[in-house]
Amino acid sequence: MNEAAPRTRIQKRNREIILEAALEVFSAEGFRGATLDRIAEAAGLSKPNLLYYFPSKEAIHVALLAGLMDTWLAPLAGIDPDGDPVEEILAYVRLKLDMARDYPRESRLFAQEIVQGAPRILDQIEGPLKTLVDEKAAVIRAWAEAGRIAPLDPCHLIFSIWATTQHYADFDVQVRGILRPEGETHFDAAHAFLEGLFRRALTPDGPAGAAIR
Amino acid sequence: MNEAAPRTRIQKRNREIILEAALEVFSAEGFRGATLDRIAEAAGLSKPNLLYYFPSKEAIHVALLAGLMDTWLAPLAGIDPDGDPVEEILAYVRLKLDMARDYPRESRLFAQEIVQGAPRILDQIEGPLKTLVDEKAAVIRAWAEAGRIAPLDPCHLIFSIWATTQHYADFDVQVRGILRPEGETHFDAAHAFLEGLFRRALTPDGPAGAAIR
DNA sequence: GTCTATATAAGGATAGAC
DNA sequence: GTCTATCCTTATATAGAC
Repeated sequence: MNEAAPRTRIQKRNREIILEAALEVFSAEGFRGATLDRIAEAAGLSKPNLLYYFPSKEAIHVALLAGLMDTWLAPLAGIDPDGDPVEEILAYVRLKLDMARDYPRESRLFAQEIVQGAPRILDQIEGPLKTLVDEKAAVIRAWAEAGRIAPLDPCHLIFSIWATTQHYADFDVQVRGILRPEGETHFDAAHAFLEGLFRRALTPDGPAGAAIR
Repeated sequence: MNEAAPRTRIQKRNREIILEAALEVFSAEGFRGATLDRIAEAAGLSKPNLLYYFPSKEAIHVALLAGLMDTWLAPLAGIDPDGDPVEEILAYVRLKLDMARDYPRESRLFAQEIVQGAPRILDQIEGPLKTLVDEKAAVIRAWAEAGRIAPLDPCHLIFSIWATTQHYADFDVQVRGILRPEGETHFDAAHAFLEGLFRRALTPDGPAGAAIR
């Protein structure tokens, strides 16, 4: 059985079921905390059956991370060099916060992998991710040099967007614990806050350079 | 042996050695990924000797988190209601980023605990932490209502400060992977970037309310 | 393809000598 | 207080029937 190219329909389907279950368990418990028992239970399959589709627990984890990487980076890749600079970046912030709200498990999965030193995706970070960030950082830097946004370090801007948006997924319990008894509306407040934060940061100063302070 | 009140000097010392080793291992591997073997090795003690000082692996983890909590929250507690609003908050940002640089293991320890749902410190979050945040949020809200800082949601401001500063500790490998081949200087750049980001966010608009946009 | 049963190893915790 | 030896549970992975 070629792991990368499942042949039958049922193989494809079962691999997807397993990866969905694995996402649920790995994101909640971390790699070591997750057990094949719990993944099998979540998938509705037997443990040996899991290992019929994937050679090992680690292989499931790697397949999961690899399969999600492109989706996870799509919003950044979507920044359009020909768009309006401020609106492009603010749209990116919005999209990332939407992803934190709609796909918190994916966020936590990556977060735990990276906090632990990214043992299984370090090459992805230093390869494709770095390439993409370099590319978009160049776009943002050009915007800054043209005076179309405030002069900001592009990489640290990207980091700050990742940090502030993913925070709502990764530290969800803490956010809820502090905001309680607010309901689910805190994502609306977060949207408004981050829009204000980054719009102020990005908007170039007025002609006199005295607009702020 | 009362765990909370070690009697002899050697007990105190060994408990500290164990907690230091535990911080090293738990922060790198997470609670489940860490093993008593590795903690014992890092502490230079035998595994049963660890369990002479602490009743269980979990007890070590709990003692570690509890012992670090106050230190971890000290910078927020230090925000002075009588100080200059913008400078107080910027000083807090600076202090938090210094802590991310100087105490990354503590940051990663808390990060992993919270990402996994804070099973062992949920009461700390909903109790003392929430109380402290509520208190400081009230201070910040008063500043905003007095027009001494821009009108921002205090809780989301605090979240954004936590997120952006702790990011440099928690996602250190990713930051380094992307910034490579920059050396250790990226914390200076981060300081400058975050000072700019939050100063712009906090500074109240001019009299006409037209300073920005 | 899927299961039951099981091999094998790792890891938390204890017994008991010193 | 500290160690060696060991117990026992949990967990990954495999064997082999169906």
